[in-house]
Amino acid sequence: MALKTQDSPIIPCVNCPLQHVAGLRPLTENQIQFMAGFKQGELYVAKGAQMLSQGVVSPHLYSVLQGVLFRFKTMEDGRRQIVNFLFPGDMVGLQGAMEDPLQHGVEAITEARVCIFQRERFLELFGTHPRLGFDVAWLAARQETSLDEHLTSVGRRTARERIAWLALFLFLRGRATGLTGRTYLNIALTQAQIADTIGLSIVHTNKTLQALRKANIIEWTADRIGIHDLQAAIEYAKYDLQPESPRPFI
Amino acid sequence: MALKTQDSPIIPCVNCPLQHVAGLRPLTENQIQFMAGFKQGELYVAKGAQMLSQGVVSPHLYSVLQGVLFRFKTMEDGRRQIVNFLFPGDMVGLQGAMEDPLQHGVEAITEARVCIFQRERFLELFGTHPRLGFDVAWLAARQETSLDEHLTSVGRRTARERIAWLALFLFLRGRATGLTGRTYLNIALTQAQIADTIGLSIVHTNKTLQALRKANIIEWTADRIGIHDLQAAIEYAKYDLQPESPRPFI
DNA sequence: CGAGCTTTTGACGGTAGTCAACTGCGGTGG
DNA sequence: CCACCGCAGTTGACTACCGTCAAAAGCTCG
Repeated sequence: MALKTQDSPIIPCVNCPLQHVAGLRPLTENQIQFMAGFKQGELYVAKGAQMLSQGVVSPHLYSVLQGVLFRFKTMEDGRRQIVNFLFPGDMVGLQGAMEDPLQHGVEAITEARVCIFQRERFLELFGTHPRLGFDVAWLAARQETSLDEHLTSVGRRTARERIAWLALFLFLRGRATGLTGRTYLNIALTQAQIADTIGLSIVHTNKTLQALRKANIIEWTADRIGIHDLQAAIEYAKYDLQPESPRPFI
Repeated sequence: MALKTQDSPIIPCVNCPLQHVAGLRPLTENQIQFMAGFKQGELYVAKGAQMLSQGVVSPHLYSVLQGVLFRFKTMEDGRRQIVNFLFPGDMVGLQGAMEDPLQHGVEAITEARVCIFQRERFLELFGTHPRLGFDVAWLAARQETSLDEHLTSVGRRTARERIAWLALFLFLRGRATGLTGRTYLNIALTQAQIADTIGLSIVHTNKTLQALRKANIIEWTADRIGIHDLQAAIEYAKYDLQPESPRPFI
């Protein structure tokens, strides 16, 4: 896959690579035309860079064109919780887009590229392209079900289940957006990030990861997630696999 | 407040009581007219009754007219996680409304009353009333930030903080929808429900509740939540208080 | 080659889960 | 009318999972 680098030119919507991702529902000609006018620019985000900060009022709305990012909240005393991961096609800053300050930060796990849209023209989108508006609501609802699962994972799964669950979640989400290969998803999460996602301490995350490795359930190294027996992993994690209709994207 | 009972007639949208709730942004004449046609009926849900079950494909879309409900997920082995609470004006089944089977159940905490809308006419709403479509997206986004907070609570707060946090959350949410009085919110949560919300065992929930009672932080009895010193409780729970613009409702 | 980060390890303590039994309460039926 | 049942709440004992602390090892980068 030819990755765009920091210096590559802005991708016109007409050539949007997301149009050809198997897990995403392509836009119509008409919709692409509109999006081309709606799109204000593009933002390159370096791996590990923070794209948005908690508390700021963002004048923009974004969607992920390339790469993987995560949303996180930090408490005043420094405790951090990663709440969600953003894959290609996901919207960023919808919450903040409704005039209130952003209640979470956004950071890139991989090198990433996001489209920038104008917030003040957002209502217009609903007026002139109801289907796109519907899709926005659809995406928001989908994020919500994703959070539901994350929450039950943190609230009700054991440490091992949680880690296996997270590996599967990322793996499958990557597969739906064309990032996951046959058995591997190339993504570099630190153990601190894993810990902050599933609500464990770093030390215990480390020990649990080792146990999972020994048990041959998942192969999670510094730079990739490997799952050799998908079915076994799903059962181990008690992953709630669901038939997904292809996602829309903006 | 005059509560409607099971036998009271269906409330026409023109007289929608939510129009006068301080925390909600009233609909315009025009919007009410549309909603009146969009509304298909009303559903009375007895206290403790399950309104929707996990796994079903719901042909409808709902919004809460009166009462408080919660959404929950259950794992195959019975572990349960309450993911969200639904107060007047909240939408129910948005996730499921997008064609996929519902991934959570919905149960009423109090006697409740919900409006029933037709799912197949949902897209039409976006076409003819963009502002309402926008509001749907807004509500979904808001639910998401609510889940964000819930997730950081379960993932990163101590048991005491979690319970105090939940009390505050319900208390304030009730206040925004006119349910909370000066110092009390009349709502009957069992300790099992509290436990399933914050990811603790029942026993430990019980002991933590007692500790909080002794410490005089919150007064949480079988049928109501009392908070005497709001500021103190907020600090204790490390509650992330945010100025909220009035919610739209559908 | 050293600074700084991530990962790893071991020891220890505390928070939270499990088990089991008992209390209290409202509802039901004999 | 009251015994009995079932459910919610409570208690204590024991266990184990997980967090904290501290230190070392491995890596990457300047």
